[in-house]
Amino acid sequence: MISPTDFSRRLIAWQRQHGRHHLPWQVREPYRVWLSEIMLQQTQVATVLDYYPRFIARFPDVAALAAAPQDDVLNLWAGLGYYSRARNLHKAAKQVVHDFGGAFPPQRQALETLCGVGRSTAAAIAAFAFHGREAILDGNVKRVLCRVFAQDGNPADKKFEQALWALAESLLPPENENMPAYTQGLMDLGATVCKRSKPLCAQCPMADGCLAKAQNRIADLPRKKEAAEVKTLPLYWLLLRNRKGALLLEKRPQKGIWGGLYCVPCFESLSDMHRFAAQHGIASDGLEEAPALTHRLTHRLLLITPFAGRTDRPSESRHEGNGLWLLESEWADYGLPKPLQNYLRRAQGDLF
DNA sequence: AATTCGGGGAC
DNA sequence: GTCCCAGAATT
Repeated sequence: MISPTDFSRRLIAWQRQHGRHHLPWQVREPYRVWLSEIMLQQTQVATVLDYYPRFIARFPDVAALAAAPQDDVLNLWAGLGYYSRARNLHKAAKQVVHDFGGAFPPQRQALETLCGVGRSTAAAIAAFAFHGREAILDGNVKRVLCRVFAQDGNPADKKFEQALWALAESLLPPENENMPAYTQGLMDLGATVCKRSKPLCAQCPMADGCLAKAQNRIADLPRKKEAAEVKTLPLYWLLLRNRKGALLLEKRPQKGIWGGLYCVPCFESLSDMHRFAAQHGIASDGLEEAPALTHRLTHRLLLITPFAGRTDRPSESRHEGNGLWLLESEWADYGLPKPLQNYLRRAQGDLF
């Protein structure tokens, strides 16, 4: 059994020798730490590496982000998923400017008042940017703790979650200055050694005291979550072109799938779509059905049937109610859902 | 306690 | 195909 002191000492030494040291967000600046932590929620490092530099280039500091239109923020987030993160990020930037005078607070509790910042994210910011003695508990950490200390519980159980938090707290190193290396070490160990499948126990600094390894339960811990039921959701996309060749897009409601992004008019029933088309002077026989596509989310299987049509009505303005007529050259300026990006790219012209 | 949020990496 | 990823907010 590894003692708390032993655990933190081994982890810090291992991180300095074998951990990751060149990720672009490994800096002291709270803004960059915060941005990376939000982007990395439920998202792997390899994916974030594509988005983080563009975001920093466009919004170099929290004031620039707070002053930007939401559409610009969502445009840079498009494709990364979980768009409430981007909407909350924008809100939180305004909170930092207006509630904290433009500077991130160092206390975990104060950080947790920011939209989209929960306990673990707040702790990570406090540890990396301010050397605060706060414990994180993300997917990597849970896996490491469940194995090293043979924690066997239902991941959906509140009490078990609480026990893991208490364990994480008990393992913190005594010195504030070691908090970045310790916190990074937990993440690095989980991501590169104590992996979900085929962990590299031979390279693990905890191997000789790992209870799961001693009990031959590495493959069984942590316990798996029950897979959520995936419901199929039929959707109908209306790809409407005007005489100038512009495509009609709508900003989606803030709540729900792809909230705040721009999408072609999207309906859950065919009759709703035909009613909408009729308002644009298009009869049912004026629409051409395209082959359906599927798009899988964690808890939904979207079954999307696109319909294409043209309107001859003169649109005096680019704006039309909730809609926006955009030429192909302008699409890149708006955040579109990934499946729509893919569809428009593949369709290239032969659709119309 | 259960559900709602995306998209992709690794296998 | 499966499982899960530097989770948080809502119901």
